[in-house]
Amino acid sequence: MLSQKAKYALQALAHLASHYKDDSPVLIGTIAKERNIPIKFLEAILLQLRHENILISMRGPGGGYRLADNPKKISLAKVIRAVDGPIALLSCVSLNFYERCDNCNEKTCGINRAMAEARDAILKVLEKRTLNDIKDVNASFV
Amino acid sequence: MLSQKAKYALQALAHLASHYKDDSPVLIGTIAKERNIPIKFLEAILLQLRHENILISMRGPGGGYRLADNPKKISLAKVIRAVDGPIALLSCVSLNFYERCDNCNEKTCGINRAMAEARDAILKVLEKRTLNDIKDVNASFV
DNA sequence: ATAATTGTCTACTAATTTGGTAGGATAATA
DNA sequence: TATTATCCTACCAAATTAGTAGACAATTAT
Repeated sequence: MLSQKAKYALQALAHLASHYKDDSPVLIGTIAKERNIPIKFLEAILLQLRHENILISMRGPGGGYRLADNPKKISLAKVIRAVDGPIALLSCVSLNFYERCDNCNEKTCGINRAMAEARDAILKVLEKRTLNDIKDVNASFV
Repeated sequence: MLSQKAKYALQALAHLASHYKDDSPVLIGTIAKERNIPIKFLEAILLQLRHENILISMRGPGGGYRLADNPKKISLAKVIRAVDGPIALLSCVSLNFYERCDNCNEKTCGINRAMAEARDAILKVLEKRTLNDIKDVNASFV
């Protein structure tokens, strides 16, 4: 399941995606207010998204956040990874957070095969779906 | 990611699946020793799997645990659900642990659609793959 | 009967993660 | 230089996860 943090991140990004055409950045406070997200928590989340190059920030008066790219180019997989980490069910099949098992021949391991297949299946969806697909979402999903 | 508990559960079940033909049940202690799982923790896990009708137990001398069904009939999805709960990324698309969002029209919600698609994709794999596919696994995967 | 064996169950505890807060530092603008 | 914002470090509380302890109940063998 997605963490609360990931849900907030997706909501904030949905908001920014729906304002992508506007030329002025959006304040943390504005997003927090409109989406009912604790402001200091959102602050930390947006900062993290900036470090992952999903967002661009500007400080001082007239500052705020904007998407680093076209909403159509930012996949849900990228967002989820940036906030929650691995999408795979086991580290030994994770593309971005790989860890090797002890005493395991991955070529012949049945768990490895099944979980790699599961990872491919879910990634095929989450890499195709982008912020553009969720930009009209208003609900605070569970 | 799967919890440690789910990994232990899969290891224990892999062990039982590989001994499915034997007519005598397997002791908790035997599984714990062979798979290097803390015995009291494994005890709780196997009990949970019994409550979910994945295992059958017998007490007293000569007792132990055995699979409730043919390994080919027990899907990884069933095991993971029994131990870790929902497989879906959001409650609002969970088949077995569904929860409705406030102020959301699921028919038109972009997040709902994307996450339902992701759930279908991963379930297609995890419901097809069974204990029979992992019965030869020995490694303590990560 | 009763002793030995083996799972059942309740109740803890420790460690980690999650969700969230406080407040000053730093940068940009006016 | 005052104001507006994000940046960053350091916390804190609650929940979850991982694991332990020990009495209890059922079954079998003697």
